[in-house]
Amino acid sequence: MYALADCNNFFVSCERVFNPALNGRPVIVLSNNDGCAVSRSNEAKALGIGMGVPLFQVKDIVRKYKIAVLSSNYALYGDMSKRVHATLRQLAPAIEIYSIDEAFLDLRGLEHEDLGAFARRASALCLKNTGIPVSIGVAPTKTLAKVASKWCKNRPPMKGGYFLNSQEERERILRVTPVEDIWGIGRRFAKKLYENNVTTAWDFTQIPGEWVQKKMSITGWRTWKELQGEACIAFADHTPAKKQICVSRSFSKEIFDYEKLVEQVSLFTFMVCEKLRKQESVCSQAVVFVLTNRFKENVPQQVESRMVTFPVATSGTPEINQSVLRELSYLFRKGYGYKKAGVILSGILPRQAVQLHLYDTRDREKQDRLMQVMDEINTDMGPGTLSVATASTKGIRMSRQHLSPQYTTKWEDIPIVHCK
DNA sequence: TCTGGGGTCCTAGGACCC
DNA sequence: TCTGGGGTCCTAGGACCC
Repeated sequence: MYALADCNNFFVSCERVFNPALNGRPVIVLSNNDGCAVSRSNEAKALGIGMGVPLFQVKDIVRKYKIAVLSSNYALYGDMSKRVHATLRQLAPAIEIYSIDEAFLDLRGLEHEDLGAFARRASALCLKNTGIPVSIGVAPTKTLAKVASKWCKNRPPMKGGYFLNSQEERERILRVTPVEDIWGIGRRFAKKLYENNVTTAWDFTQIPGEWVQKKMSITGWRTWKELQGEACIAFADHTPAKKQICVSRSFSKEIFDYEKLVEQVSLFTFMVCEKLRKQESVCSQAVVFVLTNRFKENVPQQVESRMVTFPVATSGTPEINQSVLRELSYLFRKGYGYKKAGVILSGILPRQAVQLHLYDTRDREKQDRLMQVMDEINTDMGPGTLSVATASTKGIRMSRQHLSPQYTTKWEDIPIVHCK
């Protein structure tokens, strides 16, 4: 049996923990640059604020209903996420962190317990320990656990936990679950399924497996089998190393100036190399890409990337930075307004697996020592204390006009509580 | 005016090898 | 007219996730 724990309206819930005045009110949390609504309280959902809707398109509703609007505060959400995961970890033999607001639990060994009660107890404990409401579904497969978690999400009498235990329950719930709500079925396949008169999860389980395999590939077929109760998606006990690492951002305003663009892209490179070293890896390829503002018609558009390959896999910021900036110089065009840029590292290998190169002239040992010292200083004295000279020292050009304090991670932001 | 960021997996097709 | 067989690796594009 598997459990899926899913935090309700996670970003909004994090904000509410530290600002209880937000309870009972419609609240939304925005994406970077205060662009789109990416987390919504139930009240905001009820007012028709869709997932991912640009703020400017709903500003009338926001004003009319006095919706509380917040910029995203990832330092806060990341820290709260860790706390929820720490609570869950105590409850089961193994945990798989699936995303910032979701985790699977392997319930092996707990078969003889009342798993419905277990789920409700786990949910209550998360709420008590962290202040975050969590919906926990238990079922024989991951996909069904997802269904079960969604099932108890907006049904308060279920107390945040549900065990999808019998064939009858499975059929009853799948019959009222729209096919597009299934984990693994996105917009495209949902459309295709509707065209074939498949509208519910139950309908989907009733179509021939060969059809699914042919039209939706092996991944769709797994989902199909998982809904029948046959587990096909393995439990991932430990987080595997990333095969690709990316840092990219949209800018609050288009950048026309080459030097300004270099500062930003260089900062992205610095950040992405830090991530790479953190997972103790090296990379053999770097891609830099730039995008103009696709929403502005009548201005010249450019969506382009360039790749560089390293003969010896590396994680050295200066080395990667140098190559990335050289490629950027080939991409840059005067008169173009760049709205977004990013750096992707791929060809990722464990640090120990580096193949040396016969004609390598770089002192790799020295470079590694330098990076180690730089990382240590930045850990001790704060991010960005040491960087590369080409990188912006003023951070990323983003706007976050509704930012809440970093209640849990930044000393100056921790509110002072006056006791009577 | 304003439109997010970071990932994974699968498949088909091309380049190349002997 | 007829035009080998078997394989690997890489990439782009399409699908999905939160």
